[in-house]
Amino acid sequence: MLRNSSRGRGRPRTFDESEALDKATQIFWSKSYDGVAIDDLIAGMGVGRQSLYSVFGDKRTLFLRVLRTYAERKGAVAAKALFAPPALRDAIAGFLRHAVDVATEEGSVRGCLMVCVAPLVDDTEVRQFLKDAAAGGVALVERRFRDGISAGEIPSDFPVTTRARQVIDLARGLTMHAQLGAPRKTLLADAEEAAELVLLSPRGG
Amino acid sequence: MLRNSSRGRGRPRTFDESEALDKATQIFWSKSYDGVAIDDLIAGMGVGRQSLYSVFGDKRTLFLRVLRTYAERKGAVAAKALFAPPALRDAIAGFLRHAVDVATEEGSVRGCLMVCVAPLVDDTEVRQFLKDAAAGGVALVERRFRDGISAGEIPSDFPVTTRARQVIDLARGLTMHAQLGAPRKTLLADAEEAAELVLLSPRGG
DNA sequence: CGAATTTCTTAGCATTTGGTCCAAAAATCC
DNA sequence: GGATTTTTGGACCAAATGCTAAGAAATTCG
Repeated sequence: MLRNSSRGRGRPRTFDESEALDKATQIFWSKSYDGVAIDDLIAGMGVGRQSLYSVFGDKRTLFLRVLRTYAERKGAVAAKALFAPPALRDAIAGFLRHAVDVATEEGSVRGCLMVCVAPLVDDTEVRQFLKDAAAGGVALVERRFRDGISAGEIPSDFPVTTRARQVIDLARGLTMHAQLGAPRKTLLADAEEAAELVLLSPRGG
Repeated sequence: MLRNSSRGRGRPRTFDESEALDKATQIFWSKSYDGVAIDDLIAGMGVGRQSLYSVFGDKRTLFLRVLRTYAERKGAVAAKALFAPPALRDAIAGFLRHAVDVATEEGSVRGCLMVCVAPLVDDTEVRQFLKDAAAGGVALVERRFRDGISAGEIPSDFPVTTRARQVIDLARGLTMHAQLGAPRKTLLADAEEAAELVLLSPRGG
């Protein structure tokens, strides 16, 4: 049943689907769902109106796809930042620095799709996705903390769940500062301080 | 020069200006700037179209006024929560609980105008206002920390500025959790834990 | 080449948008 | 009562919105 493959029968497309998706991400990112008109997408993605609808569905569907792709990609990088360094402290700091990197990427708009844009989309599916994504982030950090306990880097009574949530909260805080224009240098210092904070011993005082 | 006062010459208004403003706050809060149509405001504020424009200016101007009023009011309550309790720990916890209260107010939409709505308004003036407001919040908490040092509740090398910023970040985190639907009870517990975290001694560990 | 298939391009549609205009209504001042 | 002033209510407008329809263009298959 091996058909000759890739190119089907009709007129070939003049755009790359995943490239167009990346462009769409930038557009939503910079103009925030409601602020994006279909014409903005057409102009920015290099896709004709009709093609846009037939390939990506309507605006809402496109946004969901953008969001899912974005989350998957960034999530993978975050996990890497979190689990690659052997030292727990480097891992947490790296994770937070990663948040800063995303939020201050050159050539892109400040902030983050999932923190600064998506929460405002009044849509059940989007909201649920964000909930799940946040929970996933917390779970990831939590697991890293547990590894740290196994390695003897933090005490066994370290409040892993609570602290993991706080790491996510602080990351969001960094992102929002970035959106308001805080310089990258400051943010990176803040990330370091945040890592220090969440690693303090629960008995410290 | 004492004119008879209050009521001027023409036809009396059929609405209360500050009441209408409150209504507008709720509308923007629940539908997020771009999602609000002028007709929504007319219907929700109980003000005719013409009156709306002549009294409050255009949509952007109205939003700015709503934002300023909101910030002033909530800021006053926050300051009270922060400086009324004699114990530093109660003050910080109270401040964070206040954030939860605002974000989970009964009859109102989840979240907070300044955290969940305003950041997405692509407007220089709004952005600047948010920057200033955030800086103001940090300064407030910072001052409270200093009082705590004077009172001997925390060591004199306590990193007041850093920790104050982190308090604000954590408050924002609580607000965003609230927006995503976290139950109030959970949030209040989180607030308590956040207070505990930021009060840990910098040497703890 | 001609039929079939897919994509592209242009035009168009109904609705909604933010905002203005103007005459009628309701009050005060003389 | 009549002039003045302010607010009201509704009609109105140009522009933008999300989306659909229909035919032309470009490719593969026989």
